[in-house]
Amino acid sequence: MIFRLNPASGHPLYLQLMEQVRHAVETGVLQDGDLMPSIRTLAEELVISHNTVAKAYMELQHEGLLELRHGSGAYISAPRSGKARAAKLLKAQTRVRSVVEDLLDDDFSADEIRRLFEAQLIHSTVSVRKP
Amino acid sequence: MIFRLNPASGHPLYLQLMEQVRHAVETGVLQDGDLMPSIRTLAEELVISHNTVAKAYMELQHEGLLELRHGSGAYISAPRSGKARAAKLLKAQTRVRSVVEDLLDDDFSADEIRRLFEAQLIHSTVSVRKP
DNA sequence: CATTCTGTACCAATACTGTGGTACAGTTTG
DNA sequence: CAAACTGTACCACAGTATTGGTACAGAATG
Repeated sequence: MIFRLNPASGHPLYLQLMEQVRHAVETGVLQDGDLMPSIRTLAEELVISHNTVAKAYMELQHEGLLELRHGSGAYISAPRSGKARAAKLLKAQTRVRSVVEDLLDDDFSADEIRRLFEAQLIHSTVSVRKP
Repeated sequence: MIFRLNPASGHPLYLQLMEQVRHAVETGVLQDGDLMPSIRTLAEELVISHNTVAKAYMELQHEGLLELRHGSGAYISAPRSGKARAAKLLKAQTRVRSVVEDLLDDDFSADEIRRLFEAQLIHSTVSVRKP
């Protein structure tokens, strides 16, 4: 697993790490039972404090996505998604890739694209969608 | 203009406000010369400190997006986009809306959708795209 | 059993964010 | 001119994020 953190993004590092682990699990890159790199090892790779990694791991444990075994390691804890879900995900990823690349080709910046999506998400989720 | 801030998002409020002003300008909702609400008025509407709004305004001024006139007000300062750009933008917004709503209908959460896009953006912009 | 790995738990220091308050200075309005 | 608006500039305070350090405790390995 390779994680890419951006210290200049203004986003807390431990949250960035959590997001990427979540996404890796959602996309099946990390699966139930997988052993995560140790806190110190990952901290060294990402050039951040071990405390920052520890915080991310603990938060993920609270979410039920990670199981921390003292002395042993950090293990992914997530039910494997069904075939239907996996198919939906694949379609979603393909579609997202297509849109993002087209927008980049149309000279929209990454930040502009983020804002377009963020604005749409805020607009589409102001109230409950599936009552 | 209506701005929606989310104090629980972990994103600094002044940055959220900046993003929304930027987006409003990019989409033409705010145009060159438009007068923004006064610092104190907007602070009251958003129920945040006037210092937070002032910080956002000053940062936007540094970016050249806003012109602060002492005693007068805060004025949008942005070249109006051409017709071609406006057309691109409209198509982009339509497409983004379509994808987001479909994903929401497919039971992806707003956060999952954010991660899908963020992962794609990170992946598509690791190096220069238009050399 | 001893070493070495693992997670866990502190602490002090620094920086950023946001608040609430006060005050000053420029512009507009009546 | 005077009042009421504007941006600007401080301050002290609390909360959070992150770092670097040290240390302890459980598990795996030889």
